[in-house]
Amino acid sequence: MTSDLTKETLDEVVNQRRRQQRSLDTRERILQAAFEEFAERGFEGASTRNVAAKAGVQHPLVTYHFKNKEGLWRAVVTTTSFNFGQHFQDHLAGMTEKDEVARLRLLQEQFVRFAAANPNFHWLMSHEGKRDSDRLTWLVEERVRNYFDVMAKLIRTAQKQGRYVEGDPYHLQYLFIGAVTRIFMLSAEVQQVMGRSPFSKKFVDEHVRTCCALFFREPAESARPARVAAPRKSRRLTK
Amino acid sequence: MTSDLTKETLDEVVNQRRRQQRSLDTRERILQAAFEEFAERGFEGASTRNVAAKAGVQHPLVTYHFKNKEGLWRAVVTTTSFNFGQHFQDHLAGMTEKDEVARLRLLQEQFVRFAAANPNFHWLMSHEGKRDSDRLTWLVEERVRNYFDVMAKLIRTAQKQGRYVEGDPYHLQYLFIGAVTRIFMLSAEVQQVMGRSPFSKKFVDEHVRTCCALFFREPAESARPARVAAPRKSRRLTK
DNA sequence: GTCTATAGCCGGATAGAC
DNA sequence: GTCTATCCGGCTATAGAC
Repeated sequence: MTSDLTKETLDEVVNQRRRQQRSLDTRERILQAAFEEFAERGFEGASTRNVAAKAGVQHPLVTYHFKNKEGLWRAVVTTTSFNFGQHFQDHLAGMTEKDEVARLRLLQEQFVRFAAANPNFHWLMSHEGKRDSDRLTWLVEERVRNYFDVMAKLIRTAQKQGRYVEGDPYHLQYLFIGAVTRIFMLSAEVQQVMGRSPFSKKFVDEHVRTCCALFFREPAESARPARVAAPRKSRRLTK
Repeated sequence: MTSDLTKETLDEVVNQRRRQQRSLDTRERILQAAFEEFAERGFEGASTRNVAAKAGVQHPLVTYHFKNKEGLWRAVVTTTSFNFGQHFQDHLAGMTEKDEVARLRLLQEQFVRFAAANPNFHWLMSHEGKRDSDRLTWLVEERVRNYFDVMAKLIRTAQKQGRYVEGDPYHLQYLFIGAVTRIFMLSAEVQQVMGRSPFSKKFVDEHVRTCCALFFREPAESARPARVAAPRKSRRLTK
């Protein structure tokens, strides 16, 4: 009897863990599918039924795991924003000793590389920026403002050293983000117009160089003509 | 009898003209409302019933005038693209004599001013660029490719004179468009982050200067440090 | 946790009266 | 040219069986 009871209890525990594991898998699959759906169609255009279909689950499971469409959207923004931050953590681990202009340069380079790898992230964010909404206010206060403040501070420091273009740092960061991301966000159009994919390694490396060259200025130790293809300190450039 | 007949005929003509006029008005109102709707939500997200409501007409009138949703979309793209081209015609009428770099500069400046005045136009175009579709192919072949070819040719000429940043002209034009338009397309977010409207005259003039300064280079007649706020030839700058 | 069933609304498109 | 009425399908969300 006791052995039976024990066996049953063990089975229960195993089953529960299996169920918990499956629940987590389902949650993750819904989240991934929702990311694509929201990025593609925006909050209002997105369909939770499409999300469920893409994730391969029944559609009531979406509301079970995330309460409603807005809860799902917030969960997507939270996790993808976390990934955005994590990308910089991963690629700037050993950077604490370098000077601030070098930090800024690496941040901007990694921003380009993240944008190339995650065009959907920028679509997700852009859809909300067009008109005012509670979602936008939440997005700005929770995820956007801090990023701009950090970048603006670094830009101001670089400007004081004459190493970055002049202008309002927030304004300039919008220009940078626009210049960097549009070519990845409109990749299908770019493919038709330019006949090449913007996601190839060669193109992304070129894009990093071109975007940084637009905004960074070499230290003005000696007078020289304003050139773009100026010599730059050695960096990891695989091509 | 003949006078009655004549009177009736005249009434008919007058009524017909009135009807034709009303029909044209309705068409225009639908077109304007559809422009906003497609720009805001993209083709799939847009609702022809919303369009009709915004235009203040009954919804079957949309299909009466434009056959279906896609016909409406094409009509919107055609007319707004015409307005885009017209804007340059209007602002470059007396420009046939100037050198090509000056032409390019004015084209880019007017591109900025058009983007500031018509953020919806760029949303309309951007929605289609994300993924392949028949609409995208039509858009590129009918409206986009020619613009890029014209700009690329001017950019190449300017580059040969050392007056424009180095790089693939098509690539650079995507950077320029991205840098210029994003701040207007995300105006609600910009308002929250920067605490100012990107549509004010002061900001737009600043934006023109900053964007052009990023891409144009002064003639390298004398060696001088790479500065952004370089002196420029006098231009119509009202502020 | 998962699923079926369903309520209640909005979508595009069309038929047919006037 | 205009409008009413209607078809059919997709949408979010929920109730309730298992």
